Amino acid sequence: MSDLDAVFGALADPTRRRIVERLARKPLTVGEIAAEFPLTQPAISKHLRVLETSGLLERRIEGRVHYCSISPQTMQEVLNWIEGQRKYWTGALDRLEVLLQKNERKK
Amino acid sequence: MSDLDAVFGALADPTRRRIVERLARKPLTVGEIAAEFPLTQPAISKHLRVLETSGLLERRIEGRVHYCSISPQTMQEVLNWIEGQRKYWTGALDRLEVLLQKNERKK
DNA sequence: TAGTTATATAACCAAATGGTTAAGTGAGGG
DNA sequence: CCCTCACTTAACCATTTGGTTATATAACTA
Repeated sequence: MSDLDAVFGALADPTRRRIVERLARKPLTVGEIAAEFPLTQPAISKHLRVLETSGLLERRIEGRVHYCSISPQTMQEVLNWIEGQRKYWTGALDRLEVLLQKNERKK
Repeated sequence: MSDLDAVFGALADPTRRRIVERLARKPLTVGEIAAEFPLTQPAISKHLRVLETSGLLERRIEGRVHYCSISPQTMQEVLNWIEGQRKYWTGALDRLEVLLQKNERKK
């Protein structure tokens, strides 16, 4: 289980989210990714490393080419965190509803 | 619709995520939040402002007390983004499966 | 009115971030 | 054996970030 700090930190940058969006569609090489952004290739390499250490990106090296793809499991962890929070706040809303109904009955 | 840059940026900080976790359970005043962290009150105020401008936090001011709560809609936008990506990558997985089945038949 | 309470704002600082250019590494191809 | 190609690493820089202390503001309270 990777830690959410790194995952949310990785997703905080718009360039990295756009990389994730592209990789979700299909795996790409480092060069292909770099070609799609108005940044230098080392800048892209840095972003990829951030995504990789967060667990969001997986890399398969074949000769001198690096194939990158997203990790569905890690994306799922982000979903899980939010869903976890939702359980609490919908619980709170439900309790509020019950409270309102009680007041209704009192009238 | 708030922009995801600010939302993901807000969630990138562990302190702010812990604030969100508490607010998901129930609304709290600024002072109550500050009391739960080993940070000074101005530091908390800064975090709250970041959460607020991202749209994740809503504030209702009553006299000198500020009541804070999370915005379910904004949380939902984060979910939507990830679900949107998932549609693509599961599509890719499906296409991969089809491809593998084709190869299977060829044998 | 004077004092306290809840919170925000200002000014400042160290560390992290996101970018650059230049140089390094190592796999393929003539 | 070179040269190129795909990519990383290093060194550097400006800006942003997350914290601090000190001060301000505005609402209650005695």
